Amino acid sequence: MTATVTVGEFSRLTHLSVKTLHHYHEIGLLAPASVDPSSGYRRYETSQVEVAQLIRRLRELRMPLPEVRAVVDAADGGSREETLRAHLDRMERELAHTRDVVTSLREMLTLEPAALAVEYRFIPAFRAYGVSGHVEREGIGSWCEFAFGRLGEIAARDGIVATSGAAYSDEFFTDDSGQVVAFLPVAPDQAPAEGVELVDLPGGFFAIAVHTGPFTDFDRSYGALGSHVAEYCEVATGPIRELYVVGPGDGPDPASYRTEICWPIRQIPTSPAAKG
Amino acid sequence: MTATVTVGEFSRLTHLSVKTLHHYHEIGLLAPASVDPSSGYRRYETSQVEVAQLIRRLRELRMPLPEVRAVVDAADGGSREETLRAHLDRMERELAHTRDVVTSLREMLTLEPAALAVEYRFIPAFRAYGVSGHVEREGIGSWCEFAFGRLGEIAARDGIVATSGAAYSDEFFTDDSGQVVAFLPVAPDQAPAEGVELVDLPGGFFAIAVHTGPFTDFDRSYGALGSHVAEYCEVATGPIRELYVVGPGDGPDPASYRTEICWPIRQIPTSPAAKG
DNA sequence: CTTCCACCCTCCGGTAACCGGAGAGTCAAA
DNA sequence: TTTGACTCTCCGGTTACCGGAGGGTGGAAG
Repeated sequence: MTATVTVGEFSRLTHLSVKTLHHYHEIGLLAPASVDPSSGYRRYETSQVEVAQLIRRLRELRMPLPEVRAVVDAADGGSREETLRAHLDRMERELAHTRDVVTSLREMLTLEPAALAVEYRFIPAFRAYGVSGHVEREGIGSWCEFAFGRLGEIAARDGIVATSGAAYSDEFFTDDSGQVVAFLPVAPDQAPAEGVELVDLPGGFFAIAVHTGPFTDFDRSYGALGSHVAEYCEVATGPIRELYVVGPGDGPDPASYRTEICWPIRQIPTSPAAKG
Repeated sequence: MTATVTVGEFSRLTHLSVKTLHHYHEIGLLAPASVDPSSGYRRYETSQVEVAQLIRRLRELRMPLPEVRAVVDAADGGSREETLRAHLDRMERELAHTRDVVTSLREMLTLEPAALAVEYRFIPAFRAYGVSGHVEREGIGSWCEFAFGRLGEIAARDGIVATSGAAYSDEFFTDDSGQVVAFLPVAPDQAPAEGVELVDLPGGFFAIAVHTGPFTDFDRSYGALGSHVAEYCEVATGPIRELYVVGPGDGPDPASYRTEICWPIRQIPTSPAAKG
């Protein structure tokens, strides 16, 4: 029969703190083999050391406990691998993102603020094929691939040539998830098509900034446009639109991308300095 | 004079949620330009959009608020750059670590558990030059560089040739920070030296595992040794020792490193299966 | 056989950076 | 004046634990 040890010993064996072991017991992730009914003392079996080690190592990876549980409970090696790989992917995406933002931040702090050209435009209402959904900000990349993939198919089939775009609700930005509509303009009498919606985009005034280059430093243009709008315009409510003038569909080089960021405003200011 | 806006508008302008703006007000990171004394309504100036944007972008980098505050309050660009760079470094270290552990985890899950050879040994008490300190687990790498750098100097000066090592208190592992002593064995009558202590390491029985290769998958050997000790030995209290048989000082190739991990036990088990 | 001390227990509160909701007050248009 | 959108404060919850208070246990020493 296997030997049993107290929390303290188990802690030394596994390098998990006693508090942590209490916690894992409480949430049912790693329960001691037995608990003395009168004293409440926990007793762990030496065979549990291995599981505890696994948990500790996963936690060192900053893997959330629910996922740790999934790995620990996983019956087959396949689903373990899967959870693990998903976590690794997430971490790597995070690092890539971090690197991008740091780079653009460094520029922002050291360089003079790039003179961002802002123009004002009235965009009339128009009809479009649309793919809409409630999207997490983190997953916007893959969602766009999906949405524009579908729109691209329809466009190719119907021979539509137009600049596609997307409308992002405020919540998408402020709450990190919200309604997004990817759209492809069509004629006002366009017939519905399988697999996409037919949406009507309302007209209105917009302050528009052109972002050149990859999507990684979008934030900078957004920030600058936000500042500009705050300073010179009366803001309107409603989703912000992006128009993908030159995008992934038009060539492989992200440096050549051109995106128009359209911020809804109430009217066109009489002069750029009118409110400054 | 600059225009002022409500929280809601400011939220739309900056893509920070109202809740977040409340929070930043409360902690004094970004206070509104004015607060209506009767209604409590916050009013932000459009010129504050820029700071808010900066904060948002730093937060997107997962930079802790105290550091954000440091960047925002920084008078000169130099100290901004510094904080930024420190953060970037930390993130990259984290990723590298993540990658390492994932790799070794993948092995652990897919491969058969490597047959870890464990031997038992009585190590008599000995005297050593020591560098000790309370060390954070995160900073163990640079601390070791410092400690063994100093020990190396002394060794070179005195012509001492011995396998150096380090003793890690339990708290170092369980609490992520604790006492660590780097040591270099010397003769029992060794005279004290400037810049290092003279320490006496107690003798005792140890279960010893030899870890071959770089330090990145130390965890695996530790886990295996922990499991082994739990299964077959009576554990003793006291710090775990590492002996750097072949280490960074002996050659540039991490793959050739050899480290003995010494786990204190009460006595040598009569047979490996004695307790199994 | 007691006494000691290290160990163990549970419960409560706190951490970071907010989110969600309740309940109530405010503002501007209709 | 009424509606409805907006705002306020306060309270509790989130994750994965840590720290401490107050009090019970267990094995060894005296």
